[in-house]
Amino acid sequence: MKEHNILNQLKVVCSLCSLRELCLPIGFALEELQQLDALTGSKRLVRRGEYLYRTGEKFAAIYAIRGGFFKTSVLHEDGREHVTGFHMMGDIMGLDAISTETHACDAVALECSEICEIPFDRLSELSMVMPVLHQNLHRIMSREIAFDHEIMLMLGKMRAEERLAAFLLNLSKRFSARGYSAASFQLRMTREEIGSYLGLKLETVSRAFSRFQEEGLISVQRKLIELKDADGLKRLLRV
Amino acid sequence: MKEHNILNQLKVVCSLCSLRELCLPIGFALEELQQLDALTGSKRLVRRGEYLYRTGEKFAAIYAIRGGFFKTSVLHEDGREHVTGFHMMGDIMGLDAISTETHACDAVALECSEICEIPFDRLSELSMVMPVLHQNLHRIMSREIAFDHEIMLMLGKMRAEERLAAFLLNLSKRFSARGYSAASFQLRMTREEIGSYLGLKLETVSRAFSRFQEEGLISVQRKLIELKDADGLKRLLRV
DNA sequence: CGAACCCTTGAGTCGGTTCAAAGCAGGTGG
DNA sequence: CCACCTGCTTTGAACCGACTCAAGGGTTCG
Repeated sequence: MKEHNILNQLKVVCSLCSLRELCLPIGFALEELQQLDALTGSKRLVRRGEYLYRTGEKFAAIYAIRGGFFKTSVLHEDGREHVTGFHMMGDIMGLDAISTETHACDAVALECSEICEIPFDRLSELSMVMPVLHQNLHRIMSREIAFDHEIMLMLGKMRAEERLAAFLLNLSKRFSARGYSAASFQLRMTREEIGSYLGLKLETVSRAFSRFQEEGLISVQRKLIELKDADGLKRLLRV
Repeated sequence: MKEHNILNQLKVVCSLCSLRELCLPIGFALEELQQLDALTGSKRLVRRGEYLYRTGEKFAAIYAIRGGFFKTSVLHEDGREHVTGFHMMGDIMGLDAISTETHACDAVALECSEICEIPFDRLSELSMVMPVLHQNLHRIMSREIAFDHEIMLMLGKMRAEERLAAFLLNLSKRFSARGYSAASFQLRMTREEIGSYLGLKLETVSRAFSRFQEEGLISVQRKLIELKDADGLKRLLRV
């Protein structure tokens, strides 16, 4: 009963959201999930350009993205900004703040987005009595660590075109996992933000896109990307 | 009673080990900790060059370093290796494997080391009944995520000498936090491994060391490093 | 329609890599 | 104990990929 109360307070359920792995008690049927979907809860709208949280703010909740698109970035003391990630529907943000209880990066919406705010103390509390939730929380944090290590490999070892190929393939995979087209999607971020994420300058990103297009690997029209030859892109990674 | 049993099975306690934050139940006195220290437990010796775990192996435990030095690295399909981290006394390794239950990187001892193997299912079990442990586990994973983001900034935005300065300062801080000299320490890794970690070639690392020495910032004698002017190094980071 | 912003493309520059050679410490075996 | 080998490091010179600087074009929005 207590569990159920907390669940109601959280009001975060979504059949296409990584939270279904976070909150889902064993045996919860898909139909029940979808009914819960209908409930509006502690959701929040974040408009394009608005901050979800900023570096230095007190950490109180983690955030699940119901829809939309975010970037997270860290600001160096000298003013340099580095984009640490792009986050879409179903992703969880704010996990890096647990340790210090202070947000260590900025999170900005790149398009009008809807997020679920999940008070961390309540989540913690709930996870103490719900082993599956407990496990999944670990799993999600662990996944982020492993993913970051891949990015480190990319930043440390790959050349510009490889990075961009890896970036496009990753986006494609994530869109596809969410039921969207793997072959055609809209970039939500600017060339500069892509560059910042990949450790490149915006001109280099632009040139690489053009090159890929010349080679028939993709087609680019401003923010619209079509992967014409995903295998060709993958081949770039095995230099 | 049950808690105590599990604690005994874990047999990982060490007054100078991040595990003291992991396992420590509230109210455990330092003396009790130190008594537990004396117990030999599921510890393991890993000799220089030996693997603690390898990519692809089944994940069963996380590892706390009692003493010694490790590197973790990921292997790209084309054979390129990237060092994702250096780990010393008190650090926890293997957290990135929780999500897939398969190790996602190699862990190699760079010197003869002693580690505590902590069966993850038992740890999980224990953390369900010990809120502090639960919290600390989250904290440690979160810290790793936040730290990885800093490295991403380094790899993505900094120039060679900045990276090396940041690297040395980080090592210094960590040694100092463990009671060793902040100003003078022995590198356990080769120039090539440093380079791999920082996204540089070994020659570049070597040249940067020489340059720092010329400028009176450090003194280098093969693997022995002395920080002569830590503030000077820090100044390099605020380009 | 103009302003602001983003993207593309070119030319020149530079930091870091590559290739090559030589020095140095530690370990091994004769 | 010395000679030799091996692995690590240093240093130099040439090269190249990505950056910088600069100009021009496209799109969106007030």
